[in-house]
Amino acid sequence: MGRTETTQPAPSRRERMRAATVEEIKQTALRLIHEHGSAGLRFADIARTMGLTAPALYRYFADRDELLTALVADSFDSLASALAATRGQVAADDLDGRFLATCTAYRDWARGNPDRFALIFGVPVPGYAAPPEGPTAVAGERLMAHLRDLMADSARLGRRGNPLVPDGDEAVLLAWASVHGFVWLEAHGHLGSLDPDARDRLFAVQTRVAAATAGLALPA
Amino acid sequence: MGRTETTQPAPSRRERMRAATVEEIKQTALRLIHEHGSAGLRFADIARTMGLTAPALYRYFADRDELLTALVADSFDSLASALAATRGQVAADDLDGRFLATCTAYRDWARGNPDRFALIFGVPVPGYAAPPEGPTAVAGERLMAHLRDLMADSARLGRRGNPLVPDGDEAVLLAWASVHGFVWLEAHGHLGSLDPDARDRLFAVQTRVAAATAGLALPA
DNA sequence: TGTACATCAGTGAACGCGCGTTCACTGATGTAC
DNA sequence: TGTACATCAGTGAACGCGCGTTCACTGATGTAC
Repeated sequence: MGRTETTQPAPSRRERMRAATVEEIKQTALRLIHEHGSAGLRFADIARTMGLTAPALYRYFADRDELLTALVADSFDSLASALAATRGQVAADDLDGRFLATCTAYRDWARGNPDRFALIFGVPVPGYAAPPEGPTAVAGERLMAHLRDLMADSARLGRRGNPLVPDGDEAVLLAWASVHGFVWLEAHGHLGSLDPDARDRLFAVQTRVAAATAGLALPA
Repeated sequence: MGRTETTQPAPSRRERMRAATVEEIKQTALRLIHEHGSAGLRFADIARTMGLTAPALYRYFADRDELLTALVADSFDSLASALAATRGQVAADDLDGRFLATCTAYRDWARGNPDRFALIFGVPVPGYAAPPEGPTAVAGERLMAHLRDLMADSARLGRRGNPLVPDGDEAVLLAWASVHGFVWLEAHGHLGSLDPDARDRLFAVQTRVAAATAGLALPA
């Protein structure tokens, strides 16, 4: 087995071209969402931007909803991957360090992908209902699983919990809400009055307090 | 001075009718925003819902942007009023109590007005730039002033600050971000897995921790 | 109190525009033999 | 290696539709004398 010999055969040239076009459509859609908002996403705009005619897109996505579903699912995956990538960077038993690394990855991803961040956590695009058991739900579950893992590790290592919150899952939820609140406000310009240094410093404080909320450490 | 004898004379019947229509337009717009999102707000929809023809609306708002600006400014005012209303309900020197009351009012307002909440703190509607020194900016400043007041009172009463955050304004910002994060996630259905009782309990914990972040108290 | 005039809310017809979507088609790429 | 056929990406014309916006107008309400 010199090459990767999985069940499906190697993708043909046509399949690769098609995948590349799908990717370009998604990227273009994200750019247009950045400019006009997710509710203002138009098939005709995407085609025009790509130098195609509008009917060509129907070969790739049945309609706008199918494209949006793919974008949301991708965003979940991307965020989950960014968080997972921090796993190996800190010693497994350094829970505080892993929590901090996760929070930082969360923040960095949100700042680097504000539109996808909004796609995940913003107001749902009206008129678009995510399929209940579709890729979006599955990808969302993956993200939550990462956070749960962190708490499971915490319990396994015999760390104390937050006495105010008997349930570990709930404690990490609060910590997540704190960090998320900061990150959301920052990513969408609501902390504009602070200079970057101050934001970094405050984010560090916020994560330390959040860790304390989850029972990982006590504030200094 | 038996009646309110201000500079402007009592509003005429016509002026009152006009004000009522303006109000109905705003309410209708909010309902439609709830259904179709802020980016999907259409003048024609509003008119149709109100039983008017579209051109009639041009007597009240020059265009969609002017209406949106009014809605955002109103939302800021409404939230600021809801917070201000808590001022008299708790003893002035009970800072912890006032902070808690403020947080609760914040949460209640957001749950009661999720669309206006999104209008204020969500992703800005693209293609719509708020006038830099317009009513929106002024109303936003009013909200921030309320939070600053709370901190100023804290300093005046000689309460200790959070040693990790030398600046009181910044400390209250972190507390706000924590509470805001929770409230946002809850208002937009991202805490759907929790039953109402659990959400209430967790919100109480979140506010206590947030108060501690601002240096108002230490977590138990 | 009545009359003549001014103001203003709202109508309905009309316009140009861009959207989503369908359809029959062309031409290039891949496959079977 | 060549040929005949199948697959598929993309085109361009066409359609119906609803939008924003303008315009001249009607009729009701308010004001001056």
